[in-house]
Amino acid sequence: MLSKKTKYALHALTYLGKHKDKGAILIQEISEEYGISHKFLENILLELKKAGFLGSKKGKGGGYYLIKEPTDIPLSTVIRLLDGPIALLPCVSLNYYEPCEECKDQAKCGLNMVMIQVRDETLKILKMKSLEDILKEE
Amino acid sequence: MLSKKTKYALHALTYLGKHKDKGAILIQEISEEYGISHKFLENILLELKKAGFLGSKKGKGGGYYLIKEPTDIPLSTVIRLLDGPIALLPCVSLNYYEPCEECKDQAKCGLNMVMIQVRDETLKILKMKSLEDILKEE
DNA sequence: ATTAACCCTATAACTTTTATGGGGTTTTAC
DNA sequence: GTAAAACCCCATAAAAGTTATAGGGTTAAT
Repeated sequence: MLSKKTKYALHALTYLGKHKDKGAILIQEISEEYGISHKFLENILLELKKAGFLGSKKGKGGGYYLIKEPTDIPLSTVIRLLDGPIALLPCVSLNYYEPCEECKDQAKCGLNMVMIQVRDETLKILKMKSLEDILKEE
Repeated sequence: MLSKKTKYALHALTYLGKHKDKGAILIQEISEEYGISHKFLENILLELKKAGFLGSKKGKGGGYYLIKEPTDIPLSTVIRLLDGPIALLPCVSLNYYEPCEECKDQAKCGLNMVMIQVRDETLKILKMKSLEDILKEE
């Protein structure tokens, strides 16, 4: 399951995508829409900004806005940013690799090999689906 | 990521699958092979037994053994048993459904709809891959 | 009868997730 | 220029979930 952080991030991106024409949007507006704590959401938006998805404007009339095209925001990137690895095991993670402690020889581990295949298939889906797909449905 | 519980379960199933001809196998043998605490593994094997994957024999010379064919043990079932939902959001889980608190109208939630598609694709993979696929690689 | 192993329940230790709080800095509007 | 509005940062507490431990009880084979 996705963490709430990731879920909220996707909600926020969706909201910003839906109101792209309105310019900068207040944290408060988004947090009220989804009932998310203002502060918690703020942290999430900051991460999304650092990652290059969002821009922000300070001062009165400021807020956040989307700076990437929804087609260029795949679910895989958002999930990795907020939740970490997509792979089901540390030993098959592309971005967060760690060997399994219990594994004597990863090269001979059948579980490892099957999970590589699962990872590749899962990634295919999550790279294909983007914010655009969410917006299309709303 | 899978919990260690699920990972250990898959290791144990693999081990039992590899040594099917040897009859009942001791918890201790498996726990030593993978460096898993005896008691922790015991709980996992009990769950696998309750779920109908394993049989057990008590007394001296007892232990656990596979009672289902490896082709009949899909990853999806093992993961669901030990880890719970495969879906990325509670609102799209088939077996552990819960509505999202922040969602005013699930029927109009684009995130929900996209995640249903992701779930279906993911399930397709995890149902297709079984213990047999792990054993084939070892 | 004794030993070896399964079975059950409770709970403690640890980790991660979720959330809160306060204070500071920047920018815009007036 | 100044006040108000909003972003930005850091630290920490509350809650939840995972991982592991402990002890005792039951069953079955030798």
